[in-house]
Amino acid sequence: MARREDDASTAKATALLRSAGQRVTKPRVALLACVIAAGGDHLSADALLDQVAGSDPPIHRATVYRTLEGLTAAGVLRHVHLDRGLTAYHLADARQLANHGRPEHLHAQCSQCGQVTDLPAHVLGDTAARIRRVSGFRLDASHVALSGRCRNCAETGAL
Amino acid sequence: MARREDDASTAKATALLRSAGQRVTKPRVALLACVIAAGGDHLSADALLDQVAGSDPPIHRATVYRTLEGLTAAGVLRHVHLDRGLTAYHLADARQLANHGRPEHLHAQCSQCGQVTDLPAHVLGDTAARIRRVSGFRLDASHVALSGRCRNCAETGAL
DNA sequence: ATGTGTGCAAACCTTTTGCAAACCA
DNA sequence: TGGTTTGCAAAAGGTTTGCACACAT
Repeated sequence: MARREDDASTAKATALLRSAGQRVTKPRVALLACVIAAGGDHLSADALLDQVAGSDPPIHRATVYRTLEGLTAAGVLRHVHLDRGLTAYHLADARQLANHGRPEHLHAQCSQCGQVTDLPAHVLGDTAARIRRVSGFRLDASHVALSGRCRNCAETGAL
Repeated sequence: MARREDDASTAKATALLRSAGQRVTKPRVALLACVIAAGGDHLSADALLDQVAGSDPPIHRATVYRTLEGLTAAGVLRHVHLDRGLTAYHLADARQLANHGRPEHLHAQCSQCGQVTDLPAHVLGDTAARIRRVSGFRLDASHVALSGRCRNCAETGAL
């Protein structure tokens, strides 16, 4: 299942870079292809570093961070801040599709197992409006993952 | 306004440590006094490190971290995870009082200026229940600060 | 050709750890 | 006394930066 998917992801990555007016370089294509191949998963810089570890020529750590930052600034990627200061990246488009076209969706990370779950934005109800009314604070709920325990960890029962 | 308040905070800190069955040592008293003197503010380990920098004998970095962790485990302090992996501490009791007796309250951090605002738990409405119904995820909203822009930064307008 | 992207190495920042000495109960 | 705390130093983990070279356009 590897070769064909990788090729397809690579092609998509190249097209995406071009359509975003970004330069097409090996590191960028490789990284973006990984993100695309990951589907809806949230990849940390570290995870991406692992995934492109076999690339030839090798892709340096600094390049990974700079590329992710650049593609985020370009609107190609989005990022979420997770526990412990980690940052996870995903395709800006793909996420919107996965969320039925809504531009925003939330992330919930289990404080026990670290797994990240997507949530539809509507679970917040009128929260943003209430917060704004109470304090003037404009909530950006998708920027930082909500914390809690996933179903599995909660049911397994261990602290 | 320093001396008298410091003395009062030191006395409270000592009492608090005793009533929590914790050992009373200089570093612990000094740190706890800082947290008490801060009132409702959220202090990062780094900020506390600065505040006790003049102590004699000097309090080491590692001691600050271990003390904060220990007092949190003992229920004397609470902590919130902020942006960039920073952790902020506050008195467990004081926060509850500041929140009209509610055991939980939320934190909202401005992604621009970094300021942390407290929010009453009720702004979430039925969010926790909806999230649980949708995904089984048990929300712990007070453990990680919500992200957004504070009124001041939003009105000032700069990105 | 030109300016952007990359590799490398080193620094950064916050937090953690191992160990021996100091200290509170 | 005896077990908890502390200081010190060093490392860990994730991310950022300065600089010269390489590459895409």
